[in-house]
Amino acid sequence: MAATLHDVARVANVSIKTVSNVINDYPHIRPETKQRVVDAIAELGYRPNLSARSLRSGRTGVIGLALPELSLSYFAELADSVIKAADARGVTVLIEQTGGERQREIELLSSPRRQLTDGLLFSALGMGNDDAHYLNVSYPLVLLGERIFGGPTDHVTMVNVDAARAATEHLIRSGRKRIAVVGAHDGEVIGSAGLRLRGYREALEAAGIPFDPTLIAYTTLWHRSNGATSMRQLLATGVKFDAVFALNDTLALGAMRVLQEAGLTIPTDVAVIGFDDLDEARYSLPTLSTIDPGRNEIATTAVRVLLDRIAGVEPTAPMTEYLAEFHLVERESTGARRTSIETIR
Amino acid sequence: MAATLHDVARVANVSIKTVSNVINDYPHIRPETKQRVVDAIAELGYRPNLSARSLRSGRTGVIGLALPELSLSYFAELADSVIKAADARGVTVLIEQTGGERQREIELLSSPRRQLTDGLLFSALGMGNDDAHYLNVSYPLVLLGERIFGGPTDHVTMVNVDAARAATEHLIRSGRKRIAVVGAHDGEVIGSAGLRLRGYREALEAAGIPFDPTLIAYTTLWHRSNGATSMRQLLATGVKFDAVFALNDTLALGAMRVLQEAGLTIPTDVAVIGFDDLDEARYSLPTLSTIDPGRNEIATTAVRVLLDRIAGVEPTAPMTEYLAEFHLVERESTGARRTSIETIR
DNA sequence: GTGAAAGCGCTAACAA
DNA sequence: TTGTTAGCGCTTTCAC
Repeated sequence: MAATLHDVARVANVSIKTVSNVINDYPHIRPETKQRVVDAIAELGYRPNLSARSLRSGRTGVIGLALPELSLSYFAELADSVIKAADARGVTVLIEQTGGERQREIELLSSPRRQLTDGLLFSALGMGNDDAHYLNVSYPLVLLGERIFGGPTDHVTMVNVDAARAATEHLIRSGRKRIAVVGAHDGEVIGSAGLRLRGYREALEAAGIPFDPTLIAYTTLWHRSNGATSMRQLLATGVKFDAVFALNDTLALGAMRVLQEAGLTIPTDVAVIGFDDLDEARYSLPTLSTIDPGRNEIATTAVRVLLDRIAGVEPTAPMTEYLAEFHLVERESTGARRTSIETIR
Repeated sequence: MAATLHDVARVANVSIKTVSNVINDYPHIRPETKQRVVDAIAELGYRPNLSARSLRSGRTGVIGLALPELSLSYFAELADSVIKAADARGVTVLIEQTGGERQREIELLSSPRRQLTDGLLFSALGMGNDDAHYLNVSYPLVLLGERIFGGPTDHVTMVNVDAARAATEHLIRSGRKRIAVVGAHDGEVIGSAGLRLRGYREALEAAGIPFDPTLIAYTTLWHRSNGATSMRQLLATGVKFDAVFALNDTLALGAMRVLQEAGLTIPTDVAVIGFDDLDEARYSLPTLSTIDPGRNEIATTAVRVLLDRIAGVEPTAPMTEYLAEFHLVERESTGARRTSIETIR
């Protein structure tokens, strides 16, 4: 049987309150008393019972991270960053997969599992702006992603439009005029696809290049296969283009594969840029130019904001939207000089 | 304030014991009583308090999954499979990252976080066979991976040697005789690298091909960059080879990139096979032949075995080693006819 | 078939 | 500075 507070108190010859004080770093304890308690804890190998603590305090020390799927690299890398940020603050992360399905996302918000966590980092994909009211929950919630804006919670996200504009401008600067888009979502305004497409159009407009709808390939999912299929469709239509803006890296990798299959050279015939700066983008052939959306900054900010809400620091602070800084990463697929992988790292 | 058992009991006009019985599906309850309780639960929106339940029952309904890093695709895909398998059985998964470091792995085994979980799926990477005694823990533990064999716990793993032999034989069958290896660990006997290298040697021997140590490239980690660097080193030595067995897919993708940079054609000049059957392997250029190690089977088996141990089904059952079946996946990198991605899926 | 009551290990209000 | 004590909400033993 594991040792309890009472056992420690008995061995140290103090009351359990004193032991509790020591454990919780209550400041006003006589050093010698504290030492006796510390010794007793060590002697008995005492570990606080977390269930009891949770029951009593209403806190679990765990935060939830809801995301579509870990097998999507972007979310695996996001989860990695979040876990590291949480670890650094002594907090545990419970990951939940929604499959990006609206219904499961909504259910998850009021799942019994919420009791296991003090708060939730919520990366929505299936829900849209009309579902924002579902975010009115009774626990601290920080929204991630680009599906809902102006909702009732804190929100940590990226500057999608600006970043997409920067990606497109980069292509234009290198002399490209016929820029295809892979991964657009038909009719979407808000959401990664809608916002990034808007950035693309803004860049075209600023450069005086007319928007050509035949250059836009639509998909639902953003898997490699969708990038490949879209590119195959674009090629089949016979439309001419000299560059591709893939709305994420995974799409870009699939699209590059088809371009090369078709005998086209990247970037000579077609330049390609992605979005996300996945680890893979550094090792593809050619290496993939992309937008680093500030994933690490997003993770640390989200964890910090959530923990502050949980701790009740400034409970009246208004709900805030935090925007991470992005960076354009120029690699071979848009004509950066070939560099050895060691140098790129 | 959330409703409690007492509230439900009051509304249903029964004792809390009866409510508890209903919730826990205790069989001998008069139907009308049960109905009253069910109605009261619905009316109040009652949710059992998980902390209280854990405190009382000693069970959390959560299992831990310890793995090196989610940003390594193999582990992200493993985590995905484990979460799905656990979800199907109504259990939550808590992921912990060890970075593959021996010390962190050992600490994790007795971390206070173990209290949050009823048992642990433990994918060791840093620990070795000499550390097996650390696995003698007081909670249900199922070992994954290839670092420790014959330890004191259940173990779910793959048939590394046989699978690696099959991969190598596949290369030999296609007429290759000078087969380089990427990702070997110097001096390792047990562990993915050691076992897979053994399978390689067995295949060579069976085919009467002498083992040539200059064909073996050693690395510590199995990231893409290591695959690239190793391949660069191999090319620099001037040693001749007509095939590469990369000990995992990530290494293979890095190695392929360098081969192509060097102007070599895959599979004409050099055939490449990997190990893991990552999603990426289907979309690389060329698509990557590999070994499907049965990841899904590993996940479902591991979850089942762990939950059985937690439930105390046959507590005296001997600790068992479970081996998942593997499959050779032939793709373009070893000369399978080029297939469109749609067909491959 | 149902009820009463003890107590899991802890925190925190209050007392001393 | 330290001690006493009342629960947190639940499961479970033992009566009835």
